[in-house]
Amino acid sequence: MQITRQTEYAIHTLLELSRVPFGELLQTKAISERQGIPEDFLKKTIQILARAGLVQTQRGTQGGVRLARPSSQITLGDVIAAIEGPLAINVCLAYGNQCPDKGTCQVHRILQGAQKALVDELNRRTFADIVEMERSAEQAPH
Amino acid sequence: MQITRQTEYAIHTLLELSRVPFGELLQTKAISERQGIPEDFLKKTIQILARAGLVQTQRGTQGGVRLARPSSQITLGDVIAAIEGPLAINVCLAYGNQCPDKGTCQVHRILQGAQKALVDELNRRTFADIVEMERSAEQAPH
DNA sequence: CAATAGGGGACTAATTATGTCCTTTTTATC
DNA sequence: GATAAAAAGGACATAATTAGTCCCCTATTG
Repeated sequence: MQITRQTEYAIHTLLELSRVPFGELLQTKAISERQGIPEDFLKKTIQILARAGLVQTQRGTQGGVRLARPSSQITLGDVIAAIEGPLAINVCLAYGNQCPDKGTCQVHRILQGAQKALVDELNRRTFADIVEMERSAEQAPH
Repeated sequence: MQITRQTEYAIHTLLELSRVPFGELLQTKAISERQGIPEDFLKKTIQILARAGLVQTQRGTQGGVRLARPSSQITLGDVIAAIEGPLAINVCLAYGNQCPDKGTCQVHRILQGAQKALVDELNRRTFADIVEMERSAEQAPH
């Protein structure tokens, strides 16, 4: 697993969508301008998010993108998994992989444990939490 | 951070070295044959491990590679860091990176927490532990 | 000094990541 | 219905990274 730039774009997009009232549409172009993301590239990224069921898109005039479910039900782990596929910190842990000594390989077990620790952390907080944390941080004295 | 094939090679190499008595030399060629690793590529990998201070090499006839310190003082995290540089699951957490809103970015904080969970797990067990676990697993009834 | 084993530079190939361009489809509105 | 807006999506292009290969150099031992 690695968090690529595309994943970062996706996270920023989800954050933008989480900041507006649930159900409200934002346009790809607006997001790309605000976040400094190449528009065409962002479009593809959003398509992936849509296929993964994280956002819904609407074509045509006044169209745009919105969250498919409340931000309180979307985590960083969801977004990363959507863009990069099931989390796997190395080949040996990738979904479907049949490592010959999978059963006995102790390295495999440790990597699996480490991966689980990572994924658990990534799934602990939702985007609603993040937006809430941002608000508290803003209001707090410097 | 991602665990590349080269890192896997490095882990297997450290494992081989951990299985022989401390101080004993193994030859790159022998390791490459046993593990099915291209020899020239393994040579480079071992050079990196040597520069990182994890192994010591000796040139010339009867030369080879050995651990620079006991396997009880080397962890998976050490090897991964040696090959891939300081662990950073994304650009924003990379060493030296100056993300503009590093201080306030909540995503940054969550990723940092997740990364710490991962690194902690990777550093929890040493290669001596792994070899020990392998031995118990072998002896255990099937 | 000959054979052995690691050191290391240069290069190639394959894969992945990041973008760009252009055309099509859907939809609201005039 | 025509028009314009906005997402869908295919085809490319470019760059970076990863993996691997080749060839010669240097150190060590006997």
